[in-house]
Amino acid sequence: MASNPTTVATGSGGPAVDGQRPLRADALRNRARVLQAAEALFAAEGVGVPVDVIAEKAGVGVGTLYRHFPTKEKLYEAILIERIAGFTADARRRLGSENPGQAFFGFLEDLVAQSSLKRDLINAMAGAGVEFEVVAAEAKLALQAAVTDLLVVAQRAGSVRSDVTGPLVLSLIGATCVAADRPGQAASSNEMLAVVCDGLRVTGAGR
Amino acid sequence: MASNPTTVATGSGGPAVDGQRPLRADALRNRARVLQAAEALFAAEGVGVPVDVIAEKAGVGVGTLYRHFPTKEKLYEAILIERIAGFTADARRRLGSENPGQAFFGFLEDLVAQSSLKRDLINAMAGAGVEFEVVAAEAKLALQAAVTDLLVVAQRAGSVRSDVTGPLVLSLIGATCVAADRPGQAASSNEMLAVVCDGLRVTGAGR
Amino acid sequence: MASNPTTVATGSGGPAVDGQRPLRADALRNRARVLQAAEALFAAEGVGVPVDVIAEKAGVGVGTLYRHFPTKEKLYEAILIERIAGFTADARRRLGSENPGQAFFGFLEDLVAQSSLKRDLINAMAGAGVEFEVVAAEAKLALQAAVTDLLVVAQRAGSVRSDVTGPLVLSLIGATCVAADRPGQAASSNEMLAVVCDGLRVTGAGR
Amino acid sequence: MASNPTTVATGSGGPAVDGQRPLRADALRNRARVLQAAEALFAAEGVGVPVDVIAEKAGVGVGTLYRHFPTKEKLYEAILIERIAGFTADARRRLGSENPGQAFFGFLEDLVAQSSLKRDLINAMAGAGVEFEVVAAEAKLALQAAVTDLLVVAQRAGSVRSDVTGPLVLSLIGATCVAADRPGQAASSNEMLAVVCDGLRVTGAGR
DNA sequence: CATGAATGAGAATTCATTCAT
DNA sequence: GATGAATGAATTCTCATTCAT
Repeated sequence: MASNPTTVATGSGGPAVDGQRPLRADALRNRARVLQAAEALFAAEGVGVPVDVIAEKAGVGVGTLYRHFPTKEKLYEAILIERIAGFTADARRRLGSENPGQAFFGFLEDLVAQSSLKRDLINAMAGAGVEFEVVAAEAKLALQAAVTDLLVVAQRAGSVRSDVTGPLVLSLIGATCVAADRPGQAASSNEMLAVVCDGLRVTGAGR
Repeated sequence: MASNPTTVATGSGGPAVDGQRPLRADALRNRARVLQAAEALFAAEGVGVPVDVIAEKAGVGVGTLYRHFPTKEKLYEAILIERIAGFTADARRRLGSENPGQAFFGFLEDLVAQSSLKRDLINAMAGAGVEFEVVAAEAKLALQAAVTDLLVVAQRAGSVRSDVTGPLVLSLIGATCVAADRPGQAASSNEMLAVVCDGLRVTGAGR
Repeated sequence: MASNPTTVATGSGGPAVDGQRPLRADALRNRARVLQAAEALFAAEGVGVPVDVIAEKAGVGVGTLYRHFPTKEKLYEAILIERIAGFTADARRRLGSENPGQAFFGFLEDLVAQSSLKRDLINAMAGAGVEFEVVAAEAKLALQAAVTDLLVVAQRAGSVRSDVTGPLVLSLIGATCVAADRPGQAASSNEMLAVVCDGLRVTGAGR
Repeated sequence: MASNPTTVATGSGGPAVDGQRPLRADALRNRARVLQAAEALFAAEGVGVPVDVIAEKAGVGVGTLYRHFPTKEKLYEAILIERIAGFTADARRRLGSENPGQAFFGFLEDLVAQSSLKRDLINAMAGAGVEFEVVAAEAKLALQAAVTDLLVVAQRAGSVRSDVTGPLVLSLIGATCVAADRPGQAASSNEMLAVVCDGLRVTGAGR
């Protein structure tokens, strides 16, 4: 269940998922709307947005929101998982590329580019404590696996030095994303990414 | 650094600073206590801590706290400014070093090491919007200047490549700090920093 | 008593009762199920149980529940009426007994014994205000009549003093039931009942 | 602490109680107001009254109410304890009476009479679960002790039969009070009490 | 000046009831 | 008729900020 990233990434609206009986058409639509509204609002105003506001933007009552996500935190989770799954799918897609180095670094660029749009979500993850991590763990592991695959290929091709690991790469990218979203940031995420990528490349110097 | 009340108070309320009349001795002590308590609590529990709790830990009434910091946000600011000033001083101290490269990278290590202890404060800054930045700007500019000085020297010595700027360096370090504080992070701040530093070094490859 | 659905449904919705058209067989069955589930849950968890929970335990949708009982309060009522009717039948059954005193006091024991199992329902009645009483009045009057009959016979036989009335007896028993259900109650309902029964017997003293 | 019933019964407003530093004058007044408003509203409308309403009736903000009673349940408790303490004091006052039987039964009458005015509070106790009982336990034990004292004297004087205990008496009175408050009750609390009291008197018959 | 009591606008969550499927 | 999704008013509780003592 939910272990197939592709399915999960179908994201906001695929019918017949998850072992539960498929949701009714309207329920499905509402769920998607809530997810969409929440994502937008979290991105725009941070995770502080009241649930009422999310519900209103989604055009549903709070009750409906709570029917789908019994807790505000569950809502974070859902969005988070969906996004992670999206990235995982992206990584898998790039796996067959002819130029592994380009595939790898291109993936990182994607990650950073997309994340800049979603201010604060990752911070929300950070703040939400342990339970949270547990639930998102599955999705995260899938992403790690995919990134590691991509990384290993690039390393074999000599485009990335051999002493870095998938998790380290993800941490670095996460850092770049989070930092780039901070207001008043002097450097763009691209500038930062460039340095990080250089650090990841094979180098003769400095080691 | 923050353990010397006098130093702490220097921020924006020390005696005979700032055009305001100098504070009475006890007022000064209270201000320092609040700052210290707030720093500790923000670090330990995040910026969500209620002001009452801070006041209690500081051993003063809320009223007193509010006399010194008319807003919770102003309190963040004060702490922030204080810390930035500390880093600035650190940078200046290293400026005369005989080994500029080591001075520069050592400074970055300090930055990361200390920041890891202060969970959530930087995120708070990030979340607090524009007003916030304005007030802290002065302190930030001072830090940028100091870092830039340190950087330039290192660049002249050939230890850092010439196309990076002080602000970019700060952004990268900020990224590393923020990311490292996220729970469940796979990589340590040191691992991340290592990659970033490699990216900052002079390299023949990849460019 | 409440274990036979047919009996349960007799309350105010059985086939061809009440001037309404007789319910379809499945409707009848659903009504009975709801009643049964509600009785069990009210007894176990108090009247606070959400209707959804009742519906679920009954194996029907909330909508169905509401078709039969247009209000949660109506559901209380129905259960109440059903139980009162059960007691009434019990009283009537005992009316022909050879030992009127024993019949009377035995009936009271039954009342108390059964009520102890139904925590909170009687309290709910109490709290639900006037409307409520109006509807249940019919059932109550029937019970009063039956009890009065039983009482009169016992009084004629000299087993109960002559200055008490049916309603007073019912109030006393009600008191015992309600009180016995209160948690942390020091005395058992039986102990209380014993005193009350002594008070009801013919006595030379104290009057 | 709080073990002296008289002090406790000073009830809503005595200064310098409880080992805590005495409350400020306004705080004390507000606490008393809240208690008074809550008692009135619980009596009039049951324990369902929203806290906002209580606060409004008391003429304070909700925040103030919560400062004094950190939970709605704590508010029940406070009222409850106060009332129990009042009864305890009543019992103690009667202890020196020349006519023990009259003292005992008179006390019971008082209990019933006063309780009729306070609808629902005792039910609230019942519903509030275990924690609740724990806190009120001290007050309850004091009452039990006082009632037992009164009872024993009356038993020695031959006015009450010897096989009843203080807790049983309290349960019986509790039953009468609760029952009498139920709307649509046919019998008055006095009628019920009369029977109960007869049951408590020394009797030759029926045993 | 210091204190901490008072304030009240939210915030998250629940649940009786309605209504589209 | 049955279902369960949708609704949103109501509820309890929190916490930044003000103000009487």
